[in-house]
Amino acid sequence: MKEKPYHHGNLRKQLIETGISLINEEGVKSFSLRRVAAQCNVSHTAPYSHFKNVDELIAAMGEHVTEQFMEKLRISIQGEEDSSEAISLLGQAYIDFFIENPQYFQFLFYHSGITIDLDNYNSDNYPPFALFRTTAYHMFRSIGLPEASYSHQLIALWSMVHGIASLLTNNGVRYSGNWRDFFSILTVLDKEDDK
Amino acid sequence: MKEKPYHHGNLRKQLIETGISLINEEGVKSFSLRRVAAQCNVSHTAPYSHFKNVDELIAAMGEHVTEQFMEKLRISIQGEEDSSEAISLLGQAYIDFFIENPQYFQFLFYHSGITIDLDNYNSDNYPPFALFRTTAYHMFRSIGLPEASYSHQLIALWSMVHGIASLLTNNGVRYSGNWRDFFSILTVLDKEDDK
DNA sequence: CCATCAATCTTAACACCGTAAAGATTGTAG
DNA sequence: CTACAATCTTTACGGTGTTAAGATTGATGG
Repeated sequence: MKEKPYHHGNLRKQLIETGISLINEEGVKSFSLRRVAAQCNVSHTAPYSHFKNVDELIAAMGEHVTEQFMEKLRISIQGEEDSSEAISLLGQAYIDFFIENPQYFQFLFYHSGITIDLDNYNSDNYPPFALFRTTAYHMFRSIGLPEASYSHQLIALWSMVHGIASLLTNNGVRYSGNWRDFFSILTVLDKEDDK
Repeated sequence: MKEKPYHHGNLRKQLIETGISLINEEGVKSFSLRRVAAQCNVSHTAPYSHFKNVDELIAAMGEHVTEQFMEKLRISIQGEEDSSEAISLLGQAYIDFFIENPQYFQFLFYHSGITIDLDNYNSDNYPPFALFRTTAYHMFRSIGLPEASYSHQLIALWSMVHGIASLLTNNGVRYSGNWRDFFSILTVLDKEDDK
């Protein structure tokens, strides 16, 4: 399939992928550089030709998972015209991603070193949040929300979605209902015609 | 102060306390059984007389921190008559606790093994959530909210508070405003007279 | 009062971990 | 074909959790 540039396979890519599948199957705690190397049939120091240390491998794995995350988020709102519906779909997709892969939440938000400056909304350092903001602001504009309250509404929305995902995947919270229902509890999404 | 039952001090208690302070000062990642033992001036296997393994020590530490957490939460609403004000104060205290001790969020919700069944609200297995629910339900009743929507409102509220705490302490989110402001974005807390 | 016992702590050993240094292998460029 | 650089292996070191065995000591009962 892919080119095998040197005497062994494309190790860098294989390390990232088996590292991710190891976390999926065995959990974050039982991840180790040496186990990943062993599963790739290389010596335990071979990874050091591709990554400075284990944190760099984890960072690369994090980027890979974030890309999958972004893919899911993008697809969820693809072609959706109603901007209010879009933000609900996006929130549901956000939560669903971590329900499908319970290990990812802890992995992503524990090891990634993400820093988001909420005082400076033009900094798009974390892609999922950037997409979330774009989609939310589009809706805020469409319903004529005063621009001064954009940031508050955005943070409230994202915190709730993020909090639900956190509780679901890290603290054994179980709930049989539809998470989407909760978004309507926010004033911005509490449409008049639904009342 | 406390009894010193055997040839050395009250090691069990000292292990828990120095373990917690180690996490506070050096971070969750650099915590280890051997370092805690060393800081207590005992051999690295002495803790095994008090804990079956390192996870049991961590669990004991978690319980201790949860008690501190509950203490802060209780004090925050002590003597507050206005139930709507109480839930805001409680949310603020929840967030403030993790702002004051940034390492605690990851420590508490990563290692504690908390399980909360949101389909069965009478299970008070996690004290902070039990207090949150009691306070919230008291407010819901006072404003005449239909009982059917209690659970939705509660989860929305707690998820948002928990999500803010998560973003603040694990993902380098910074915000100079007052977190309390966000609670009013929920329909239940969006009082008519403020509009 | 002292022998016994159980709780507590220490020493030694093991497997696993991340990492560094040195050398072997091999694709590629001059 | 020779030199070089990228890649991988071997070896070694200190740190980690855990177990097993033995030492120390507070408490108990004859």
